[in-house]
Amino acid sequence: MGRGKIAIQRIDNRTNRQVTFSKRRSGLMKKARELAILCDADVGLIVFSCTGRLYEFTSSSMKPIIERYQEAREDNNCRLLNPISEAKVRYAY
Amino acid sequence: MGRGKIAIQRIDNRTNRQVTFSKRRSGLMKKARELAILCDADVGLIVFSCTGRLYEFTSSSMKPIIERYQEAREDNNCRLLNPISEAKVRYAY
DNA sequence: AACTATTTATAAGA
DNA sequence: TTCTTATAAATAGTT
Repeated sequence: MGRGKIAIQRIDNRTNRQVTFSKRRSGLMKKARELAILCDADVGLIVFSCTGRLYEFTSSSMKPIIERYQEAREDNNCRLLNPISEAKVRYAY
Repeated sequence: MGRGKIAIQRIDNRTNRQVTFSKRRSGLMKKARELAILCDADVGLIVFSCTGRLYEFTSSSMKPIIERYQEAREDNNCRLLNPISEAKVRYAY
């Protein structure tokens, strides 16, 4: 988006990369928040910049989301051993 | 975005909420991927729909991102006890 | 850090 | 419900 179309590949110029990171990171956080509110979803977003800085968004709190994720993944890993099961599994609260 | 502007609040109609979730989730995943590639960032995104379905995106692998997150948070929690420190702390790789 | 020309995302509609 | 399209929103390049 913007004055020109860009290819999705690493931005070599450090300054441009930093500026784009700042703009797109805030855009991504906003979208994550909107998805959570509009659709009553539980969202956890973790971003480490290439300089190692941490940014995060959560609709609730990161710790329980991570725990829920790990539980879901464990269940799913078991199911993945069974070729009949679907890749996307529904997890009850 | 779209034919009309909408307020950012929970969509009551179940069908509309599901449709919006599907559209915006894929949009969010795309943006997360683009940020990771363009800016060489490490991104982890976890989404649970309101029906409990899990969706995720990671630029690398979720487990190391979560571990890195937890380490960073631990460090930051310590620093937060010190009022001089900034909210955003830089973490080396 | 602001500004816009454009591209992209998406809310409604078909 | 998959596809379309008018419009809102994001953002790339600029200042």
